[in-house]
Amino acid sequence: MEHLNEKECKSAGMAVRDTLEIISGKWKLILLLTFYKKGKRRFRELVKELNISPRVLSKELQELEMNKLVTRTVRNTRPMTVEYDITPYCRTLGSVLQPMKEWGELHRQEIIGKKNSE
Amino acid sequence: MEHLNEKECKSAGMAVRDTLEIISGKWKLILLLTFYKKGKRRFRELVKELNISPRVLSKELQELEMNKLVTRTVRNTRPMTVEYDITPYCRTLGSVLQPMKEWGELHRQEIIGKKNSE
DNA sequence: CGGCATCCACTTGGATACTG
DNA sequence: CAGTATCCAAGTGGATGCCG
Repeated sequence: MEHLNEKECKSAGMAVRDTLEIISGKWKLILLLTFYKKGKRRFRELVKELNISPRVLSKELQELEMNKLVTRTVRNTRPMTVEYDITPYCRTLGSVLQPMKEWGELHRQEIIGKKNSE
Repeated sequence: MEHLNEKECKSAGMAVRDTLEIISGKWKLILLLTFYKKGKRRFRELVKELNISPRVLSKELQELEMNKLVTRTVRNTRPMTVEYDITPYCRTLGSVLQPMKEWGELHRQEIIGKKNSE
């Protein structure tokens, strides 16, 4: 996780990397977007909807929960059910995701659009 | 690289992930920050300063170059030398890195600072 | 149903020798 | 010196069985 071998990590680098690692990985973004668009979801629903293995889903949700981006709520139903949802705090990630979305779109133009305009 | 199995990747997700993958990995950020703070660097300098293996450095620089974030300049010196540096375009990444830095710092407070304020 | 344990495949990054 | 090829270690994600 924190394998920085130079003093690059000092001020700016560390904070940027913290943010980076929180949303990195194959499923973090997909999960947050799913909650954002469809609301609360149960464990099994996520497994089926996203076609993610339970082992991985469990780990991803735990990490998101540790970072206070999602909540885990146990329902006292006949079989047991657990609901996951994003927190209000998770919305603050918008200040990061929005610029990333915009830059990504511009970059696609920069790379693909101007491919042969040397 | 692009293993999105749901329609989550549609609009927003794709662009965000594009940006994410460009700056992900162990060395991308360190390299860009090194150029930013110390200016142009030769291949061997980077290997020694960062303690990165040549194989990995070569791959990382190629990827950054493909995304037009760094330039590669061959010098016609006695032994051969190659200089790498960031492009002006790379500076536009600031609109992404700055919010990431700020959110990362706030998040550190949110997680560590308020650890026992439930 | 939630989710952990086990086993496995693929990817990422490192060490090092070697070539132009 | 720059960069590649080879080999290898560790991490990440997937499949599946099992248990409470």
